Amino acid sequence: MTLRQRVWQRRNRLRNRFPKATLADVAERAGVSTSTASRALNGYAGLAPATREAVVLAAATLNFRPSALARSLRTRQTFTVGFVVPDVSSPFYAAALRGAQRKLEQSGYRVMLMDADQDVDRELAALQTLLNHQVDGLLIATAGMARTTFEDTVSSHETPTVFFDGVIDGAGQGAVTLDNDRGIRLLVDHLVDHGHERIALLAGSQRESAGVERLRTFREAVDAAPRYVKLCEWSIEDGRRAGHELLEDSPRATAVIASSAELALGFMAAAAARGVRIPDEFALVVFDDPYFGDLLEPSLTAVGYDTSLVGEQAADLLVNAMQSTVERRAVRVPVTLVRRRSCGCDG
Amino acid sequence: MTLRQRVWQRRNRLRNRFPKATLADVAERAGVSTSTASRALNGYAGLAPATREAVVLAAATLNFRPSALARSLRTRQTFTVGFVVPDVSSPFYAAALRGAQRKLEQSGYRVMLMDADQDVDRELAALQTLLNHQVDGLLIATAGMARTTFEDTVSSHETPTVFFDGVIDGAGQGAVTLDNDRGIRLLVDHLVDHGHERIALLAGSQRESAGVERLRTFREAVDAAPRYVKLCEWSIEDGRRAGHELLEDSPRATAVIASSAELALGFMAAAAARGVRIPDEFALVVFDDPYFGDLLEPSLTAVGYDTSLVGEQAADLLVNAMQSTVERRAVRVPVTLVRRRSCGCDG
DNA sequence: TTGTAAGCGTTATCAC
DNA sequence: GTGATAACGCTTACAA
Repeated sequence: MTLRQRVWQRRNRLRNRFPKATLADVAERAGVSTSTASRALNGYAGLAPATREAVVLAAATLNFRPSALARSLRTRQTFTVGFVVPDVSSPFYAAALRGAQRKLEQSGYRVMLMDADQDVDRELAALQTLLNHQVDGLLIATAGMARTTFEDTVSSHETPTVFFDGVIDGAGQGAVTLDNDRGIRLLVDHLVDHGHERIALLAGSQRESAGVERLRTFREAVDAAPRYVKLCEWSIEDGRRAGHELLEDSPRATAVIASSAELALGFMAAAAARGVRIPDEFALVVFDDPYFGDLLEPSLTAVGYDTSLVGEQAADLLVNAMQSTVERRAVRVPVTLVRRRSCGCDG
Repeated sequence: MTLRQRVWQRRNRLRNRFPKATLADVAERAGVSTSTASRALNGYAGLAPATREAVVLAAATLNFRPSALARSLRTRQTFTVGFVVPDVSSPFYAAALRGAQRKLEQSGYRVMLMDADQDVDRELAALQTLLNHQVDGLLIATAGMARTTFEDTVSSHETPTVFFDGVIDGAGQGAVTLDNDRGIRLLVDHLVDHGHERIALLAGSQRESAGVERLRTFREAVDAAPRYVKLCEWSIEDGRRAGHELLEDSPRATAVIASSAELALGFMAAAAARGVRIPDEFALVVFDDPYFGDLLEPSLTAVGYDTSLVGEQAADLLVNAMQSTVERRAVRVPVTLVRRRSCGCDG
């Protein structure tokens, strides 16, 4: 006997023991038709008050729970939104998820979560699954999907989509990103104010739009030697490796901008291993202010922002897009500089 | 015109422009009945190879995507699991979610996520929603739901449920928790080895089983003055507040166990504000080893564990419970002591 | 090996 | 105001 059959049998056994009330049961008990029962429960206007009460009462006594499945099949609306990220366990995406979930819940939507594990193929598979589930909308932080891939998969379904953090230029009904340009400029300017001339960058993944934008702005703002720009992914380990390279260099840079908190942590580990003191011998600033940023030694000078706001804004755009046809909109979440000690400030 | 009607109209417009292939379309194109088409696509055995090929081909050319909704309605299986936590953005739950998601995906299940925001009422609402969606199973970390509440809501549905971290004694088909008892004993013993006699505890929420267990074991292992035991929630702010109280006390304790990383961070902030040096003037150890634990000043002596393992194990138990009737099982995830400097070790 | 037909639990349409 | 009835898109007895 196959798994499916086993499960099926089990369901039926349970069903017999705990019969679940259906709309028909409610209608029967209230002495009306299922259509009337449906209308009563959905707050339809033109209905005799007495009828409505009878139905509501029947529903309550039978502990009636409408089947979201059946309703969705009929109405073509699932009130479910697909959420796709490269890694839910990363603080950034976790916070964005939280923000989005809260907003969506307020508008009556549920979240179906897919973790793509930094893999574009799995991202694609995730989208397929979500579309098969007829989600009403999509919230995506892509790890680098090609525009054509996205359009072939999703656009033909015309499922409203909003990107955040990892975006595809011009795709979808909206995009929410951090103000990467301003953030990098704040950091560069601050280091320059401290008198630094040889500034390096731990750039972060160049397959993600956030990494690309930060690098681009850095190049615009700083005339750095190519070897001061370290292309890498986002992990602590990447930061450590790049940090060692940077610290071995000669003439070496005097300051570095880390494109993420993890990269900064890795850099700090490398510096500690080599006995290089921060900020005395080497200054460090970060794009991203982790919540323990002022408890590190030294405390981190960083560009901070409201992470859950990213999710909230994305959710807002999506809700609009799902409820009516709207113009594509791009939103930037503001960032601010938080001065602490790793840059050389007194703290 | 109501929102629902607007959405409905929009759907219909889209539907006309981008007709989606249904099983009937596939069947027609392949020149067979829908039943045969269904069987072909589901890998049913007794079928002429030629027929199968024709159907598969038709499905491919029409870019057929089966409707998960319709299938679920018919089979009473959604292959969806509900995941309920007090706060997804917390590193612990985010990691657990990641682990669970990965395992569930391997078994073909999707995750529907609900964040209860530390609120038992919202937890309950979340469960209702998930049950309305006919989820096949439930993974819950409760912030303190009463057993009767849970049973009234879920048990009658007989939806397999596995608890993790925040559990309800004896409820559900399984429970996965950290080895809180062993963790606290490791920390206590280590402090005692350092010669401490007045040991305090930042206990964590007593509405969650993790907090309760840690406090209970602490009481068994340490004969502490009542004022050395600080009942609080889990936030950094709680840790700071309790930290100040502890440091004002006289005679004051010489060491403290923080029940979570956040509480430890709060304590460190309080100590820093008062100029109390750790570990020289006051030792600190933590239940929970944050990933930046060795980059703090001082680095944290902590009880560590594999967080995503919690989610994975819970998912494993749940998958078993969904596929056959099984005994209730309780699993403990092992913990280990990580010696660093906040306790007074040399590091 | 394949087709017919019933039905999963709702809601939209069209009568009355 | 309310009720019949036909979908929504699929799976599965049962029949052929």
